[in-house]
Amino acid sequence: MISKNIVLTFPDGARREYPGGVTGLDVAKGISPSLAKRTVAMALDGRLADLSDPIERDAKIEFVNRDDPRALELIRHDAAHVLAEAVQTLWPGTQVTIGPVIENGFYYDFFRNQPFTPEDFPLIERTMREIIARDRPFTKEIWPREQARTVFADMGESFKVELVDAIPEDQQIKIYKQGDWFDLCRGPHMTSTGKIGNAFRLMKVAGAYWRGDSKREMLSRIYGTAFAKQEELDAYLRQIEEAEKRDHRRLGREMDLFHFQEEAPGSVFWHPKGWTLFQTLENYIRRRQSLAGYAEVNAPQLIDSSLWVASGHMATFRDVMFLVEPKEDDERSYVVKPMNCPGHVQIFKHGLKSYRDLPFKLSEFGKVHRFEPSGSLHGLMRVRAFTQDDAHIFITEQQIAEEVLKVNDLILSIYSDFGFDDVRIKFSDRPEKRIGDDAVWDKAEAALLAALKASGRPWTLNKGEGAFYGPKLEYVLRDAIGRDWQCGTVQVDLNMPGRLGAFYIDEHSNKVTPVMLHRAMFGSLERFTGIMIEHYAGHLPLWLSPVQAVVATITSDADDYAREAAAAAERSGLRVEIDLRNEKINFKVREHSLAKVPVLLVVGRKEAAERTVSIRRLGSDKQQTMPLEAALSSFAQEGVPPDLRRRQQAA
RNA sequence: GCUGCCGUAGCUCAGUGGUAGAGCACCCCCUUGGUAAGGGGGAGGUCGUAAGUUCAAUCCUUACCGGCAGCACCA
Repeated sequence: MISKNIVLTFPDGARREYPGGVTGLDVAKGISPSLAKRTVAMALDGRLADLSDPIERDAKIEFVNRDDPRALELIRHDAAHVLAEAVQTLWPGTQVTIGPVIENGFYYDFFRNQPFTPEDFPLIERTMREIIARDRPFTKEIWPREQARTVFADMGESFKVELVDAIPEDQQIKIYKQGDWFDLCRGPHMTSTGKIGNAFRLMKVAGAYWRGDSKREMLSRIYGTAFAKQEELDAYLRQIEEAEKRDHRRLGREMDLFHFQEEAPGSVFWHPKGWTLFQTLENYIRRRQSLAGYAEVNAPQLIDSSLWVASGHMATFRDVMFLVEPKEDDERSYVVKPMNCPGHVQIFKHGLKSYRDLPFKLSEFGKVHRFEPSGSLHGLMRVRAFTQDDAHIFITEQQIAEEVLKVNDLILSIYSDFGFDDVRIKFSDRPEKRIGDDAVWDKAEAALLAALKASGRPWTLNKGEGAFYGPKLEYVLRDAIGRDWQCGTVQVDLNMPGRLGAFYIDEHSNKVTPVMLHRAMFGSLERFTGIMIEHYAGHLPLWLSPVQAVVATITSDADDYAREAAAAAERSGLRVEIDLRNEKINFKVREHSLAKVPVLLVVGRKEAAERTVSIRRLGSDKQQTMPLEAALSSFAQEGVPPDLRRRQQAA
């Protein structure tokens, strides 16, 4: 084959001509043997490729060494292959499937009768280190489709055969070898197994469905992670430990906020302090939406199932609804509400509504129950009974875009009060399971999209993820350690009001079905409380802290003064506790620090005589002595919720 | 729901085929101590539930309930 010459552009801007089909390795060697030695892969026009790939066209070329951030995914992917080889060496007959790189590492899914346990890890890791030490080169072969099918079928690798069949006709079947072991893989890989290094670790085992399909086989997945350097691996492991310390389930116990028990799986027992936090958040939302023109209501917890049949819930979401066992002498069956919308529609319907009444905004801190799958429950984040800061806005079709925009602004303003400015918006369109004509969906989606575009915010499409009654926007927050949480939502509903017989009278005296917007801002108060706990690692801002200050005595001589100080703090509007116990101040400081109390007001003989307090803030070991009244007014001011502070400043 | 692991005092955990232990927390006593654990004593558990194996089960088996991790699900 005659190849034309090609021109490669190097990172320093230099351009050189090479014969077509030259490999990256040849190019590197031509520059310097040491460059060739330390290069693990190349990037052509920014795309990673095997160093041994022939280059057939003009391109920008970069040589990637192990320490290059782009090499990290290669290290991890190579490690996944080595993991697979190790497992098949140790347990012949185990089938391999796929082993991709994920956010913090990699995994490999295996199929075998006996699942793995973490006790297997030392042996697997030792075998992996042996394979890495052999430092065999990764080599790529392109196989004809039939050969790949036959080879994998003969090896008993039925999952691989399925993968081969799933590769589109126009794509090559690539096989990567590392010594004798090989795997179907789209690559790229580094030059040899030795480049992986030793900064890797197997993390956990878990089940996972083949191809993510709960109807297919359950595979045994091994998770691992790998880094270029041992220090990076150590830092990652430390970071995991830190994340565990801010787990809201742990902090909930340590701060005495709430608990769960098995008689009520997925339902929260809120303790006084946790409920204080919850209500502080609820009251904040109550003020914000009251100012925005919402009227708060409350609808029944149990409603006859006929209403859920009419709304469409019974047909679509019966599985997750709690149905009440009927009494023998009562033929009616009731449903514990899984959503607030049908209740609000009833309130809208009560009394004739005029077009002049629109937009008609009803809000409710609605406690809903949903029978979530047992495996999905997770502390406050995923529960079976939760409180939505829910609202429904009844409007005309013409008002959709304007009202969606208002909701959008309100949501973003609220998040900003909690320091969340990095908010992502997802647009979810029609799902497969839905009610309503496609023409209606067209209209709803178009209106929502128009509002979204008018907001000027970046957004992404979540195809087919809409609610069964309409398309929606979802607001995703990123917390202090980079995790994403879906909270707020706005949903356009052109279906349910009509199904439930809601209408208003327009200016021509015609009955018209209103459009309904569903919206939530925190989403679930329970979840948002959990997010707050984890986001702040328990160090809540003063206005959210259930106990804002503790007055702690050093000796009992200061008891009377401490009582006085605590009473004064309460009069200033602070949530304060008093600790007169016969314990050393060291002990009290330790205990209240562990309970994450933000302000410790220490009083002894000196403070009692001078009418001062010795202040110790959470997270610092510094002390500051201030006159009592000055300290209290300063803390009272600091404890004002952000919306009320704005109101103060505006006044 | 699926796979795996787990369930012993309020919490964190140890332990054994012959009906249980530690630390912290709790109660009482001593101690009044100046910013992350002062000392002593006491009380507290039908070892998740139910069957089975066994002379004997907290320990072995099975089922159920609950939890954890992941997967699937999430109006």
